[in-house]
Amino acid sequence: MSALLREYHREQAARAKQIYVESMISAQAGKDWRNAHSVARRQVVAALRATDYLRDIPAGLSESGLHLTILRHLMAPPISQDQFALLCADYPKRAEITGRGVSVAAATAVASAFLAGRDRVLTRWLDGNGQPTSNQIRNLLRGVVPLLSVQNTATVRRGRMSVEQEAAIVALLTDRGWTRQSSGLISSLTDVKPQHFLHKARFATKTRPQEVDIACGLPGTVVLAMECKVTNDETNSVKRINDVLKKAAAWQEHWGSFVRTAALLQGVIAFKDVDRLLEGRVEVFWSHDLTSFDSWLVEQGWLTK
DNA sequence: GCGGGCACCTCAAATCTCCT
DNA sequence: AGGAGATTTGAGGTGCCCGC
Repeated sequence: MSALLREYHREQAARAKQIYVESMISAQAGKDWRNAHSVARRQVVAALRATDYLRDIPAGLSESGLHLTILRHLMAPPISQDQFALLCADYPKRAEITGRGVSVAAATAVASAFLAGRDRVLTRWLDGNGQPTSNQIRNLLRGVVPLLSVQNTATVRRGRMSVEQEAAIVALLTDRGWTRQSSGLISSLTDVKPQHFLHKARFATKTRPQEVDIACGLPGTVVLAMECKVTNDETNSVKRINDVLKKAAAWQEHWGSFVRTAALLQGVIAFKDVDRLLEGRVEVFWSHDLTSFDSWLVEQGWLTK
């Protein structure tokens, strides 16, 4: 491993971190957070309306499974989908995801689990038979809206970052005249045609196939297996890099030198982890400098012949 | 005794599989 | 065919163990 290359990647790791840090306080970040609040607020209001202020939960749930999210966050303490399933065996997780209406039986089961574990301060009016006061509604909104917002912004951000990272690579390859193949199982290297690529395919190893983010057909039936990784703190970059090294080893063992492995990195990554990739003979590229990936492809013999 | 590295935990979404 | 549950994947969070 050349010292020069190491230093190049040390600089790129610093640059990637700088880009992330700047994004943390961007106008977009602030807007996402505010937007999450107004979405969450509407969601809570809709759930209160549909359930007659939680006094007829089955009625609300039969209308839409989306209200389940609000019920979970009104537990004391709030709990995840999988945790709620422990309390209520009939909890219809799928209905919460899709928004479909819930069957009467499931809705009744959810209602009794909710009533047993609800936050008694935020839902005090349920102790009697009346409707909530406007103060009680305001308190409930103040308590529960931020919880939903935190959860939602984190989820949206995770998904968005990895989707954008992979989309950028797909766009670059397409621009350069590569053809996208339909994704499935790669059980032979000839499955990946020269100057073709697959997005999210399963790639065989000696044991069970491992998912590869991008597989590119290089000259000489060589396949480039690229993993796309976003990580935003140094603690976890350890794990993401371990994931890559594990797959790289599995493919290496099965295909030998006919598989080259690469990692496309973005965000906050400890340099020591980048170094481990280099030591493991994994090609390292950066989302903020895709031109170096472009040049690398040319070096491998494309576009020149 | 303490700090970095790592194993293990949690969440949510996507995909797979099996059943009706 | 389509739906429900199971499994896989990818991300962040936490705590503790071992070496210095």
